[in-house]
Amino acid sequence: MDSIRPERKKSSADLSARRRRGDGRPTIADVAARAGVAAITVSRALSDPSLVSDTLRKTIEEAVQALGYVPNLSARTLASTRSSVVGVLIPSLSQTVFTDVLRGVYDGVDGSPLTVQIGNTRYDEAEEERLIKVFLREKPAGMIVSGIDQTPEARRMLENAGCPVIQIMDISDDPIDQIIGFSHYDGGRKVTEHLIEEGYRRIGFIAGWVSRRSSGRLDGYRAALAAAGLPQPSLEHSFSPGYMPKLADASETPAGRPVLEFATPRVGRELFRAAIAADPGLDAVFCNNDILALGVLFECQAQGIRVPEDMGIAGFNDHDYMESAFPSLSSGRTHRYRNGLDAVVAIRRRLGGAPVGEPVIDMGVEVMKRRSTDRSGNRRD
Amino acid sequence: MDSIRPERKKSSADLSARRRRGDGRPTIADVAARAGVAAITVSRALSDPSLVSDTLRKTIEEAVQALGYVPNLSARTLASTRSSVVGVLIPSLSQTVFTDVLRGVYDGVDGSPLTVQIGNTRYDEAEEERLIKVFLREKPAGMIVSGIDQTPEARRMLENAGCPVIQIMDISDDPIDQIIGFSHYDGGRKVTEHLIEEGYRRIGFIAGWVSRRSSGRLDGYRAALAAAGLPQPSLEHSFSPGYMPKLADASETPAGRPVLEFATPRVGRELFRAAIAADPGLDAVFCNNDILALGVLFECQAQGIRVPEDMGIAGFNDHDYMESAFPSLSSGRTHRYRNGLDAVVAIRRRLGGAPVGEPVIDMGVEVMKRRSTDRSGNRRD
DNA sequence: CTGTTAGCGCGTTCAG
DNA sequence: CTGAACGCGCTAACAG
Repeated sequence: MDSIRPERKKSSADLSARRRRGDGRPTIADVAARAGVAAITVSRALSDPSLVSDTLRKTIEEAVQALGYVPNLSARTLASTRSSVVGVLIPSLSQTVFTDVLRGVYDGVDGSPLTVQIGNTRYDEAEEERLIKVFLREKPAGMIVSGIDQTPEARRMLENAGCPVIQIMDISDDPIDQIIGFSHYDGGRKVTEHLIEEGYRRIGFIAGWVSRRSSGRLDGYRAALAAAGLPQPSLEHSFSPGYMPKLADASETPAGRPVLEFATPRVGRELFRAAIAADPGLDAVFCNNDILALGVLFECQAQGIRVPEDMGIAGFNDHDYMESAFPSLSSGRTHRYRNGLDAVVAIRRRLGGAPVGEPVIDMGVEVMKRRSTDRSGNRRD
Repeated sequence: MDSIRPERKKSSADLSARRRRGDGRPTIADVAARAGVAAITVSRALSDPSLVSDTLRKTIEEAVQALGYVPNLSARTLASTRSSVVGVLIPSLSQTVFTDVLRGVYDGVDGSPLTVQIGNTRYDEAEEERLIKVFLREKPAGMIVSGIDQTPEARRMLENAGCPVIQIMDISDDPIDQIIGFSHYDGGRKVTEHLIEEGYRRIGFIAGWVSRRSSGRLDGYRAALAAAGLPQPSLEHSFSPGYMPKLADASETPAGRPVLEFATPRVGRELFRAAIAADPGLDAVFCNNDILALGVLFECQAQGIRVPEDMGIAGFNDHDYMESAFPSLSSGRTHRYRNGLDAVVAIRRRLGGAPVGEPVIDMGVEVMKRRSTDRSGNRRD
């Protein structure tokens, strides 16, 4: 017997009456009808063209073209076990350090079907754990997480995520899955060694807030001083967790969630004042990040302290303003954009079927030696 | 009689045999079964609790709690006509101007079911149009777009999007739907007027690249000069579109897509050198953005030009480093974080059923008068 | 206020 | 290499 259901495809009257929900967009069924094949064949032609004969593929491609068909991601995700989302967890949106990473991530997914989803952990491991849970529900195509300080539970979830998990912006012997980043310890050590080589002896350390991540830098600084026989704990200056810096515009604080901004030039100026008050013999400072270094430079200018003669200044990350300052500011250069880009590239490779590759990739930190630390008088930029 | 179906809850053997696909996560059906109601009732209790009686709601909430049920977003989006995505289109991820906006956006969706999706238009209106098309396919809950220079086609699509569309970071009499932002023209005019009031007469304009957006600032600058009888077209300095500034790290360029960075201190220094070479009588510069102003300050320091006596410097946006510079730098303060936050708040209000409200909200630009333009000697910070 | 029914658009399973 | 049938989890539409 003929189908009990009335024929649907031919009559345009039917066509208009036929849809009850959904918008007018063409579906895979429309493409299939036009190409004279089954929907599944269209699906295959789209996801893995090698599964379909050349002739059919051609016809299907033409039908897709003609109809302007675009797959519905929700339907695809619902029906399959994987989505096309790459989840990216970063601790802050206000630091350009991480927005540089994001630029790399976005450039990395460009031209692929992948979609980026960002989670802001606000330097809170519990919030990170919560976000991981939320992201993993969507069965992401891949995850990118910042640093190595995940909670044990977060780590466990990521290990069982069933997708590539790339840790970035730090380094470890024991990655969850794969880690691409650099050693904060090495960075802090190298910058401090540079200061020592230039002849500085009472080298202070300034940080707005020593997170676990930056504590690697602090440890590297301590190690370099210790190796040179110059340990000096009293030279370490950072705000206690209780300190609440003012915002440029207090109204910019969302209700109930203060924006803690520990990395501003103002904080740099204040910490530097505290540092020289505590030790007038201070002759250099290693700043935990560039923006603090900029503040220190301004404070030196305000107080008539000569840089680099009376005071050496070095930062960390090497943002573009460092080389343009007067005098130009030394810094430990990190490869943030590249880090984000490479993380996505690794994910794409693995989604493409490639094996995991090197589980640990250290991109290194390069000391940019500029005028602000040129006590030996070798440079002139 | 007892149910024909065997009891499901007690036997774990049944449990494992029962599912064919999908992961182990509880579904709305599980919640419904446990609460002894129909699935749709659970759906309603979750989406609009007022549709369900207090007693049932209680039971359902308990079942949700007990099972750890979390709705599947893909299924929800597929079945309904709206997703929970707020699409945000910004022209750049490398300028903190827009990452400040993003911070506000993310804080704004906090605690709501909304999800943020970011599109980077790279200052390309065609790319913006393409992204709008892509975003609208997902039937977003709302759209946030930067500026007012959408293509006619993009505008048409947004008008028919069927969701709140908020334009930000600019102002217009004729918003697509609703606009929350500020006038670049007013900002440019006000800052220039301030320079004139301070006694500067040969006021240059410096911009890395005059986009349509910043041309408002340029126009405001021109208007202020014209009103004071000081028009001076030769003082306008900006790079031509053909200019390609160097990157701090050339390797940071993704293949095939050069990163054009027109807003760096280095560019500011170069443009300022060109400006004083072209007109040695220059006594002040209005910089199209803060980071250029910082570069100008450094160049002045390098050349021994006194600020503010010999040269006034003003920027635009008022990033936090402006007040901490030495001398502190004047700027037109814009409310970027707030702008992102308010845009989301407007969307949430409307999703909650509120009417459109003011279609045009001007957040204003405030001139921060600091030492770098204090020729009259009134200030001392 | 609550339930029934019927899909949303796609991919998996299993059969050719 | 191709197809038919079914179901992913949820909600719109329409009853009661």
